[in-house]
Amino acid sequence: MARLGAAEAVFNVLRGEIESGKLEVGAKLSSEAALAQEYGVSRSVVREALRSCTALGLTMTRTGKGTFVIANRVAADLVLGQYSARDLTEARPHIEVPAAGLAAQRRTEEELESLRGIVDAMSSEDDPEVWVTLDSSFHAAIARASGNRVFERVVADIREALANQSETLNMVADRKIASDREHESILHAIEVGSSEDAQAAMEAHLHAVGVALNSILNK
Amino acid sequence: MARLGAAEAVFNVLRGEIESGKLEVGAKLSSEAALAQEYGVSRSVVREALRSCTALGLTMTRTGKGTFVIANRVAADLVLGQYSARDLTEARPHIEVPAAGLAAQRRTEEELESLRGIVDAMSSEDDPEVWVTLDSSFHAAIARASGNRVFERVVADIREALANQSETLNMVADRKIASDREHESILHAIEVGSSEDAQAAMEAHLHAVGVALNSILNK
DNA sequence: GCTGTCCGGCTGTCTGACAGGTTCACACAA
DNA sequence: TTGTGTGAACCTGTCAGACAGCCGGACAGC
Repeated sequence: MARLGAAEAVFNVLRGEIESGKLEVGAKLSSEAALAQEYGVSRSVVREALRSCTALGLTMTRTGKGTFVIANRVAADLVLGQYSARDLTEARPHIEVPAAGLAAQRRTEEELESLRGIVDAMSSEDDPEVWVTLDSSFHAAIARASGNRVFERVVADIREALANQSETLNMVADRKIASDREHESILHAIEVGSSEDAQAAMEAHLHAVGVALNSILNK
Repeated sequence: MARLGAAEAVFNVLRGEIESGKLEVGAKLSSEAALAQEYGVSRSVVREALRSCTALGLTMTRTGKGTFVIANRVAADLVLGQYSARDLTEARPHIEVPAAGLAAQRRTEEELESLRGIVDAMSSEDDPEVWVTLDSSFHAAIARASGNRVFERVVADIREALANQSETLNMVADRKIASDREHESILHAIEVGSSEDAQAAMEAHLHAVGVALNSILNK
């Protein structure tokens, strides 16, 4: 292991506090001068550490105001870049369908409760923006329940990229009723541990969503 | 667009030169003092810009020696982190099999030639290390030929993560003959445009590789 | 209540300095 | 001739201090 420079060390501490959630998204960090004093280093070192955090998309610095946490993990966009809606909708089923199948086999009771909570919250949610966030959480929770970290990560990245496309929001209002029902089927299959049903339900759901999205994109 | 600070501007220039290939991997950057003079800024600014590059995994700085380019794109590890061999081998088929199917439908003549070149080079290659690199290129080329950038990206990331696992190299010597034959089948299916055959051949190949890997891991 | 001004805090950048790592040439000894 | 070691030159890592410009709030005047 390379001997850590001071700047590297401060960066690691800050990154740890951000990724662990000790520093929440939106939180304002102490001023550079205060951090310098706190860690017993010069302001240059603190600035370089903050520059690293900013490069990773974890923080944002605004002149005269301070540095703020804007994400608690390294942004997928950094690596994934921009994908077309066509590529994303084409790829999604191949990841999320098997993930749903594995989730049906491997989900724990806690994960099941979490999924149930999300589905219930969605059905009684009217604000489209909140609903979209919950929808993201639902798919992410299934990927997590698959027990495969690759699926978990790729699903998160794909959904993040999709969320950045403005068309998504326009679609959800129309699809809400149907989606609620489809989510319920997926959850039920995972609950009873039927891998085949979970895959079929997820496939049907993604297919329906893909059709709806395409009809908007081709308009 | 936020007005660019000087450090941000220098960082953008450096990142551009690295990602465009103008600065090749392995190249040594000018010293901080030289860069400062070149861009008309202070050394602090240059150091912050370099710190950003380093945070993204593009460069590495060694005390007393200088700063070197170590990658021409943002490293996947940055986001993907560490995955277990089990997770990787479980996820691979779900990505690479459909990618092979799409490649059979969409590949261009150039992509086909490229694939043929890689397969030929592999069959007459004895050095395991070189062979592994070519193997990576083969799978990456198929993902590229799928015409779906999500598959292309995810395959690259998965293979990069796999390449970091030392077991991989131990396996290839034994699998070389069989793999050569399997690669040939995949290529043939893509050549004649049979999506089903390409998927089946890729599935058989990954299954065989997965079995071989597991037998090593469980030893 | 509204407005304009001022002040304190913060970031952005610059300068100059010194410690410590790295390399290489050159003089000196075996 | 060969080997050694020693110092100079160059590099990064860090520090302290300084100043300009941005920002938000306090405050006086209208």
